[in-house]
Amino acid sequence: MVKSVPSTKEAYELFHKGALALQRAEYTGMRVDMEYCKRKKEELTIRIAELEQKIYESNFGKKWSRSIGGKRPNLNSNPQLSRFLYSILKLKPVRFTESGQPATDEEALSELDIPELDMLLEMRKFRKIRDTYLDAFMREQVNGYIHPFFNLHLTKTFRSSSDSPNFQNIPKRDKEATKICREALFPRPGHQFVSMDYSAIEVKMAVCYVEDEKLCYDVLHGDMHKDMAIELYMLDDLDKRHSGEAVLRQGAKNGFVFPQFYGDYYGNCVLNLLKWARQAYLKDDTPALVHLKDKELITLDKSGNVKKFDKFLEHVRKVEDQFWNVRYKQYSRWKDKVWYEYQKKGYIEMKTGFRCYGLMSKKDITNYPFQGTAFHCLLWAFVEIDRVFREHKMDSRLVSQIHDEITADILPEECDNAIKLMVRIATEDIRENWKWINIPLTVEVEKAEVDKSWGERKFLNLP
DNA sequence: GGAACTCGCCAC
DNA sequence: AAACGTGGCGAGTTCC
Repeated sequence: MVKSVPSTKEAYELFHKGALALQRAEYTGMRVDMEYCKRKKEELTIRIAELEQKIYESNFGKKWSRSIGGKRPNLNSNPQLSRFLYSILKLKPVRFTESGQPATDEEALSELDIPELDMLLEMRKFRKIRDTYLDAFMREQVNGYIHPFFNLHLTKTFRSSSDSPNFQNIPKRDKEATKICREALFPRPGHQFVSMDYSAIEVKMAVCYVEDEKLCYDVLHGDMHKDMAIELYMLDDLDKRHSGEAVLRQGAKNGFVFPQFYGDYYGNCVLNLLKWARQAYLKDDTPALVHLKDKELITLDKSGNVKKFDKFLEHVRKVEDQFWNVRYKQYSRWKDKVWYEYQKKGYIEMKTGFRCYGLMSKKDITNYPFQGTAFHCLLWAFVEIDRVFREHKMDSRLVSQIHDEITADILPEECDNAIKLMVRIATEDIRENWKWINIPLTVEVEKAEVDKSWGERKFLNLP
């Protein structure tokens, strides 16, 4: 049990003021288009039923039914699905869950290459949208507005959480899910949404703690994801404007750099890297997997699938070693230092004055400070923006916060001024308040048109 | 009939 | 030797 407390007056005050500012955002809330939700739910229900029907009528569905004594299979029951796939059909599970059961998640099912399972996955997606998001909006709305809670007392890291409904996990990556969910939410009539998010704030916090020259340089001037893609995939160079090579950079970023910073190891990373490589190709149209074969890192079978990758595994191990012991060696020393100090004192302390006590792993110790402190920057800006909006008697309001992002419901006449204030507070004023921020903070701003939903924000180029 | 659990999946 | 940080929540299942 990790027990955490604000240990300084300043830390206490941040959360005290933060709770009040967040409460005002909760009070304002977001408008829900109830008719839209109803309509979308009906559409989804039909699409789910169609998919269900197709699966029931297929040979796959009939076999499944026979295996449970002729009953209708429950397509939402993973234990039932698992018994059918892995005990009856004797398929080989690609992965096991934490508790040792064969996995039935998206990755495992799509690997089996059965059309009915792809339908089942699509059903799952539609159900998720309908039952987790649209239902929650309709259930939680009061007079047409949802008022999500933003909690400051629940996380180990001094981040926030949200519930009723959780406003911090609304789809943003899957295009269809994003559109359906976010187009249900609107600002107050005659207003427009503006949102502002910090760029790479967690790694910038790492720079503030660690004082690693190479990391600082990379964050400000370099491109570590490109560098790592070149090393990991053994490229001569990488052009991130080229769509095929951009995928390799993404692969290095999401398959190696981020997991490494969270504490993952090369054995998992190598699998991530291969997954990304499957859909990537080089400028001369060589598929990335063929390129890796040419470099003698992997071997391929006749259909072009990866057969052996032990050389690649060894290569990624070396890159990992280089990454921590050469490239970011000061970062590694910092980790050792805080680990030692935690063992001596029994707690860790953040720059913002919050302390985490209790049993923690080395990975925890070296992640919590960045995660917590990054959020504290956001919360400080949130408090200030809220204060200034009220001080200027503006009609604009803050309405939500997602760890490194703030969303505001803005009166159009106030829009330009509001954006100026928000950006200034988040990037300049904050550095006056916290002198230990030794690296420039930058934000990206998005703005929707008046009366447009949360799904229709457009990127705004700052002057 | 509800509590506690697992699994899967959404966000940062 | 093992190996990914922080949350919330819905559905199904099991246990009491």
